[in-house]
Amino acid sequence: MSDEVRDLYHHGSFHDDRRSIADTSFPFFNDHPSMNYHTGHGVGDSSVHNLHGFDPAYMSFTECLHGSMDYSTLERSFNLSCSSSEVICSVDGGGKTGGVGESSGTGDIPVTPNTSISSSSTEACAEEDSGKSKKDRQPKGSEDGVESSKKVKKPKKKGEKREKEPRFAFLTKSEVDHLEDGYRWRKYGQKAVKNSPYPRSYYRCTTQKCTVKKRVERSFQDPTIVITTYEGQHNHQSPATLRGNTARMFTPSMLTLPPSGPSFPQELLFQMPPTINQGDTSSMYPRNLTLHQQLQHPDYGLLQDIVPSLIHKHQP
DNA sequence: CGTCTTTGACCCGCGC
DNA sequence: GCGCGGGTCAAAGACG
Repeated sequence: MSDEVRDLYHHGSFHDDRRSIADTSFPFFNDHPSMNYHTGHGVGDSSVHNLHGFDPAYMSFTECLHGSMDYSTLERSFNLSCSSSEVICSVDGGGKTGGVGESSGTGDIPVTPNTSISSSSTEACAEEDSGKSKKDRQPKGSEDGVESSKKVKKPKKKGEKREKEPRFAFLTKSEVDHLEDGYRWRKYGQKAVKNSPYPRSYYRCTTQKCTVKKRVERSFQDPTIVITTYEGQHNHQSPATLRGNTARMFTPSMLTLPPSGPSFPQELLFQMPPTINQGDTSSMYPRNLTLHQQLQHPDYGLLQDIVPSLIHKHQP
């Protein structure tokens, strides 16, 4: 995917509207080509049709991350009705690890004010073992007494592809890279991102047995934009929630209300999957269209199915 | 002393 | 097969 991503980077259709972003929007987007959207809702389900329908009382963002909630619930919570099972976007480029918001998310998409969209990423069976495939790697080759040449070597089963966690990503406008979301994270790596001066940081939930990870990187086109990609689902309560500290956490209410506190002063931005119609990025995002308008474009039909209602601007 | 970050090395998948 | 890029590991250091 890197090439397309790179191209998209360079096309930079992202920058036009982004400047004027002032409204909160919610930018989940899909990450996996293989995912289906079957929410059980009819496409025309209009019981809730804007972000207000995303009732924080029922689900918080952190709950989205929480294991108690699956991604279909997330979809519902965001009113993602979609009858399509087609691939609507593939940021992941298929197999190559990496993916999501990362580079692809960086700046190739026009972010328009007053728009929001979300898309969860679900991959069947991604649950349990994910994140472990690499962990299978036997550390230190201590078992057989053979000193592994250097560091860790792992007898990974051949042919077994790495299972991917469901992922979703979002963009935030923030000075700080690591946004407080109520969970505790441990940084376990940092890598330079190709075509970007900003490194990507890798975090893992510090809770035992919780395999949720997240990647954080900055858009190289707009350093004020932070791309956060979550992978996996928390199987525990948010520490902040337990502390009764949700008020300052990243909750969906923040998606509809202006940022109110210093702990989360960001403006959420929107990111659309760049792989739609990837052959022609110049026509992909007409400059003068709002996202909503773009979604009316035939090319965005599927996406529209997924996020029919999140496009509405919140009216305070 | 426990926790977290930094950082270089390694592994893996993919494209050529 | 090789090289590249992404993702992860784990030792060492920093910090409270």
